[in-house]
Amino acid sequence: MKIATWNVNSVKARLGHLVQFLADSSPDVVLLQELKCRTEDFPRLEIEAAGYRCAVLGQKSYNGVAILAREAIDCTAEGLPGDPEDVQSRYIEARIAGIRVASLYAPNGNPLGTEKYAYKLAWMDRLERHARSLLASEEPVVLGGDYNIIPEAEDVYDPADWTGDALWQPASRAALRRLLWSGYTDAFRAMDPRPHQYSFWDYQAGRWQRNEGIRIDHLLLSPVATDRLVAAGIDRTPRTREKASDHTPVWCELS
DNA sequence: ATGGTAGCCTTGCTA
Repeated sequence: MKIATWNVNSVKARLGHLVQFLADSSPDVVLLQELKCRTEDFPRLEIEAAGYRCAVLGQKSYNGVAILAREAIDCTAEGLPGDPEDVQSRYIEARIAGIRVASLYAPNGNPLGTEKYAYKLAWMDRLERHARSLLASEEPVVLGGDYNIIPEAEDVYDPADWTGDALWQPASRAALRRLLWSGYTDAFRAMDPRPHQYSFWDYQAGRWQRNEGIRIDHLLLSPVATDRLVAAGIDRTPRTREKASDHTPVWCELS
């Protein structure tokens, strides 16, 4: 089973690229982030015509997450558990062919010293609590999405450029490490030891042309899922196209 | 150099 995650930065602006990616890559499951549209405005018909079912948690203008799959989707959560007051659409979870899969869009958190950064850390705390509860199940678990956290220095072109950024703060990175310590595995890093493999390049300052990116889109696998991990990679092709998303898909294959 | 680009549908906000 091939599972891909992709922050599309507006599903309507990227619909052509998305349909092309489905045809070229034939993923079994696709985790989408930053839909930037309401649930009822999601281009469901076009996705279904491409052979995929959809579970969607949209939001006007910002955020929004979805899960696409060739097989039946049994939705197990809409919204990240742990705070009924949180109205931001950043988490959707489902059972597909016996695997628990989530598409998540963690808060960016900039600028530092604001409630946005506090929200980022609080959201990651909630994610850790929920991720730990999922480990109690015997099902394989795949938590994929835009974590908005750079794990290590080897995952950024120049750490000095990111000193004051929420994506590179020690507390942000510690939150991601806690997920790993709880038992989850970074699928890409487990299969590819090469440094400087990026999933995001800023639109500004020619970052793509200079290959100055960061790796912030991750597929975290529970131990049972990691036992089935046979391949993982980053597909840079969608980022080469005209009017591309600033992120490109990351994928893994489970036996 | 506090620059630069993209998508929202607000002419600023978020990233």
